[in-house]
Amino acid sequence: MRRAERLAEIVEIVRDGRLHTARDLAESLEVSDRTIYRDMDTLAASGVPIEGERGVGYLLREPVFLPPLALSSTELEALSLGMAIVREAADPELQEAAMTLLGKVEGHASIRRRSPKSWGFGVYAFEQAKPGFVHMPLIRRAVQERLKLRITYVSLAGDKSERIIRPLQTDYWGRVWTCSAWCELRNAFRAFRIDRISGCFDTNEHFDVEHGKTIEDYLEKIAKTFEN
Amino acid sequence: MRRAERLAEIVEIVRDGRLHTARDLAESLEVSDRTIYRDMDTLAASGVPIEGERGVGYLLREPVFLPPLALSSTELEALSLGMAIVREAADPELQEAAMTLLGKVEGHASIRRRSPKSWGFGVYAFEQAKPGFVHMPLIRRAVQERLKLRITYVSLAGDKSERIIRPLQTDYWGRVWTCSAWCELRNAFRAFRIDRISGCFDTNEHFDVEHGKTIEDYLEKIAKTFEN
DNA sequence: CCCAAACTGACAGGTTATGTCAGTTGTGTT
DNA sequence: AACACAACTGACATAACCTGTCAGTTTGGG
Repeated sequence: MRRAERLAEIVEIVRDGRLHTARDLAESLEVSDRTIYRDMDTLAASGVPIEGERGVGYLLREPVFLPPLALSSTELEALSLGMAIVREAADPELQEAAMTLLGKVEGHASIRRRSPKSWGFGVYAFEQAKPGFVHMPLIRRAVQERLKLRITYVSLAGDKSERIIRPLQTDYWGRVWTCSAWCELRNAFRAFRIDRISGCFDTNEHFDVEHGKTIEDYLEKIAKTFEN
Repeated sequence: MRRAERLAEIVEIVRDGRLHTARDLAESLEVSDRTIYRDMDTLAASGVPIEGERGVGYLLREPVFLPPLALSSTELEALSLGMAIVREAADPELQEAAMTLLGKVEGHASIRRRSPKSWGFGVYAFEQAKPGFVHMPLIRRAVQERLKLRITYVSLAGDKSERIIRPLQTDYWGRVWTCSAWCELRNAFRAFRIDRISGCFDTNEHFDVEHGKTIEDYLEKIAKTFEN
C-alpha cells in the first residue's frame, strides 16, 4: 500500500497553500517525476482539487483533508444534528457548508443504507433570515484574522451609532448570535447582537493581541461579575 | 485500484452487524479466500475494528464507514461550530459523541497545522444539565425504532400526569428541547418539553405508522394552525 | 472428538506501478 | 521574440505487488 500512502502524503504537502513542483515532490517522496504526474491524475480522479499550471507548479487552493474516519453511529447522529442546527441557526455561508458536508457524508452508500434519511430531529432555532446575518461571514473572518471592523449598530433602545470594533468571538446563545468585541468608541468590551448590526465594513486594519483586550480578559471579567 | 475498492466493499458488507465467513465474502467479491484473509490483515492494520473468530466468521461491531472526505475549510468550520453547539446543547450521549468526533477530525495533523485550535466560536446554548436530559438517549432511540414510552410529565401549570406516548421527533428550539409525540392519554398530538419529563420508561412495545398519527400529519396540522 | 472456519507459509503467474526516455504544450520572464 | 521552466503525454521494459492454488495449523463450538 505504498501508493495509497503516497497519495495522502502528496495532499498533506500541497495543502500548505504554496506552490510545489513535481520534481520537488518526487524528490521528497523518493519517486520519479513521472510517478508524481500519474499520482496527480489519480488524485484528480478522486476529486481532490489540486490545480497544476504549466511552468508554475501545483497548488491546492481549497484546504482539504482526507482522513479515513471511522465514526460510530452515535457520532454520525451528532454530526447530523449539528449540521441540522447549523443549517437552521447560522449564516448563509455556514448553512451552505453544513449542507454540502452532510451531503458528502450521507452520499456514501454505507450511510444511506442504514438511515432512512431522517434521524428524527426537528430544528427550529430561528425565524427567517435575520437582518445582520449577511455580515456574519465577514465577522467570522475578522475574528480569525484579527481584523478591525467599522459597524453601524442599533442598540436595543434604538440608538444608532457607528463604531470601530475588534471582534474577538462570535457567540451563539441558543436563538441569538452576538459578537464579543473590544469597542474603540467606548474603549471597553461590548457584545453586539448580530441582528442589530445594520452596516459592517472591513477596515483593512489588523489589531494586535493587547494585554487586557483579549477574549480571555473579557470572559474573566464576566465571570467576576457573576461572583458578586 | 481494484484492491482499494474491494477493501471498502468488505467494510460495506460487514458493517451490517451480521456474521460473514471469508468464503462468502470471497464469492461475492469474486476473489479467493486467501485474498480475503490478506485483505483482513490490511484492514486491521488500517485500524478497522473487524473481529474474526475461528470457526465463526467476521463481525464488525461498531458501525464504521471510511469515506476519504475532502472538506473545505468552511465545511470544517461548520463542523466545528455544529459540534460546539451539540456539546453544549444536547444530551450527554450526543455530547460525548460530538467531542470524540471533533477529536478524531482535529487529531488529523493536517488540521492541527492550520487552526489554532479555536475557531472563535462561543456557544452558550444552555444552563447546566437540565433534568430531563438523562432520558434523551432513550427518547431518540424510541423515535428511531418506533417504540412506545411511558412518561411522567409535569406541565407548565405544574400538573403531574402519566402517559403512554409514541415519540415521533425530537425538536430543538434554540434553547429548549421538546419531543413531538402522539399521546395515547389525550389521543392527540402533543409536544413535551424534555426538561419537564421526570420519568421515562421503555414499554418494549412498538407502534405502527398509522395514518393521521405520523410526524408529517402533525407538522401539517401545525402549518394549518398558522394559516388562520 | 470432529467440524467449521479463521489463519499461515510458499510459490508461480498475472497485473499493476514505476523509471527511463523522448517528446509536446502552456506560462512567465527577459 | 526567445527562452526557461514545468506541467503533461506516450511507449516500453522491469520491478513490485497482488492473487490463486495448495497444503497445512489453530481455535471455538457442538
